[in-house]
Amino acid sequence: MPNNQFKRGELYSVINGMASTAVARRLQKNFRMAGLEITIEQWSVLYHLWKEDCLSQQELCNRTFRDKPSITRLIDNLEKQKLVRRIPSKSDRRINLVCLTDAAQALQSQTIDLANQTMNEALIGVNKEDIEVVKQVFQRVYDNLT
Amino acid sequence: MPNNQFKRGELYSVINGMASTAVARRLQKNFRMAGLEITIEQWSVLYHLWKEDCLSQQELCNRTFRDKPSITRLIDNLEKQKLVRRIPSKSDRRINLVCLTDAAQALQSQTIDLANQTMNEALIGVNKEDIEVVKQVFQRVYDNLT
DNA sequence: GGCATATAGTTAGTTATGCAACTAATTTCA
DNA sequence: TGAAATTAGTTGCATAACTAACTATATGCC
Repeated sequence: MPNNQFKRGELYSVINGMASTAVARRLQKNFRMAGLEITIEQWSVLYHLWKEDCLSQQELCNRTFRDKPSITRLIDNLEKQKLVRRIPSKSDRRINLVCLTDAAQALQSQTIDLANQTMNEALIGVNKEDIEVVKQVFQRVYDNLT
Repeated sequence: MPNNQFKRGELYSVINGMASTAVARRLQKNFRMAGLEITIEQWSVLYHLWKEDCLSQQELCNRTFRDKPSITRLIDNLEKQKLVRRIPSKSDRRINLVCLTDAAQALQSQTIDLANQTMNEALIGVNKEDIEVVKQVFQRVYDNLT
C-alpha cells in the first residue's frame, strides 16, 4: 500500500475526531460553567437565527449542514426550552418559520462572547493566513462531496 | 461587535458542521453501497487496531479521541458483530485487550481502499501544502484545548 | 381539472456522544 | 501493612446523528 494513502487516512481521523470535537467540547463546557443550559448544537441553530430570524426548517438544514430529522428534533428541544417558536408560513402551509423568542434574543451576546473566547483560546498561535487555508480546504472538500 | 469575531464564529461552524461530516457521510455511504455493515465510528476503531492489534480500551480512547463510555459501547457493538474480542490482560486485571477477529482482518483491505477512494474524491483540487496546513492547525487547536 | 412529481416537515429505529456515578483492581505512601 | 488515591471499565440518562418511511401541501404538465 502506497505510503500517501495512509497519510490520507490519518487526515481523515484528524478531521473527524480531533480538533472539531475539542472545540465543541470546550465550548459546551464553557456554556455549562456559565450556567447556560443549551447544547452547542442548539447554539449553532440559534447562531444562524441571530443572523437572520424566522428561517424555515429547510433553510436551517442548509445553513447548519444537518438533515431534516435532526433539525426537527433540535427545534423540538429549543421549543421546549422556549427559545424558539414554530410559526406556520402564510404563503406556503408546508413551511414552519422558526422564530426567536425574547429569551433567545437575550442569550445572544452572552453566548457569542463565550464562543469568541473559546475560539480565541483554540486559535492561539494560528495565523490568519492558515485559518483562510483551512476554510478554503473545507469548502473545497464540501463542494467535492455534495 | 468587531468584525473578526464573527469570522471566527463562521470558522467554528465550518469546522463542526461541514467538511468533516461531508467526508463521514460519504464514507458511510460507500461502505453501505459495498454491502459493508459497519459504521464509520466502528471503522475508525478497527483502523487503529489494524495498525496495532490488542490495544486496551483506554489506549483506544486516546487514539480515537473518544471518552471511555463511547469506546465501551463501540466495542460492545463490534463484539456483537464478531469483529473484535475483549481479552482480559494477564498482567493487570482491570484491563481488557481489544483484539481483532479473522473477520475483521479480512475487512481491512476492502475498507481501506474505500476510505482512500473517498479521501481522493474529497481532496480533488486540494494541494499537499494546504493539507499539511490543515493538519498543523488542527493539531495546534487540539493542543491548545487539552 | 386532475394526476404525477417535488418539497416541507414528522416519526420510528439504530447508533453514537457526553456527563455523572458507579465497581473493581492497582498503586502510593504514611 | 493498610487506608487513600488513581486507573480501567461499565451503566444510566439525555441529546443528537442518519436512514427509511410516512403525511401534507404545492407545482408541473397533459
